[in-house]
Amino acid sequence: MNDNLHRFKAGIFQALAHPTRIAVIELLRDEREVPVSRIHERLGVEQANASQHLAVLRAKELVTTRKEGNQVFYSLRDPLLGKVLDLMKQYFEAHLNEAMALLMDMKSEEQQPK
Amino acid sequence: MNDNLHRFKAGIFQALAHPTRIAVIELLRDEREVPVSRIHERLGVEQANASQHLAVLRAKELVTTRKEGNQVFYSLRDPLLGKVLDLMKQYFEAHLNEAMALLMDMKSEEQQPK
DNA sequence: GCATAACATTCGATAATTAGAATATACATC
DNA sequence: GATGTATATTCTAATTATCGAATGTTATGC
Repeated sequence: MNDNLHRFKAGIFQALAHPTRIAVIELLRDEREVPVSRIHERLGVEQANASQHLAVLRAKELVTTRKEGNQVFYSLRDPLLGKVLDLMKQYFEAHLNEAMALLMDMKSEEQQPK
Repeated sequence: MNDNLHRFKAGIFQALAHPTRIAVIELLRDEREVPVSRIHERLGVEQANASQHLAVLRAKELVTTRKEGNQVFYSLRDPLLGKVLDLMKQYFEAHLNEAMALLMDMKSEEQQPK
């Protein structure tokens, strides 16, 4: 019945399961600590949307926040997450060919919705 | 516009974002190659449901299959995935206390659906 | 206090995931 | 070819995620 552990892990992966949130995590990995303004400027998403995604990351406690005056600075709670993404990059590179095929699929489905 | 890469990675995390699929991956990591029957017996899910989850893993090409007579054997396409889960285990252990709190939350929400 | 800036939350509408039931396919045995 | 076993797919209903628009909150400056 230790399915709880699996639910916990799945929950974390779910938090990572969105392009915008991946981009956020990578930004935090690269720049250490970033205010929300920079996040939504850099990623080109609306402020409210960025906030929503940040809320997801907070809910799973993948990030920490620090308030400084008017702004809120986000950072990764644990550099391990950066490592996980590094592994994913390795994975991507190891399977570049299939990855490309998958990406093409994604593209074409998007253009001709069936 | 290299958002495609983020979509690719997010897609993989999404494939991992379900307790049953985590359990499948861990089973494959531990037992190398496993027929579907063993998967749904071991995890205690219905056959059709196991098949659906395996379909998700196949779609993202996280697993390979080999047919032998009547049965289909599944295995991890790349041991890197096992490593990702190992990292997650580290992460889990490093944050055991918060993890417990999150699990408790999950439990209580489940019991009193508000 | 009033205005503004930086974030966060709530509210709808739409889309995607999920489980189970029913159905289909593929292979082996007789 | 009929039967049985292993796996996959399709359908439907329920849940969950996502986005943009609108609204709230908190802190700063005047």
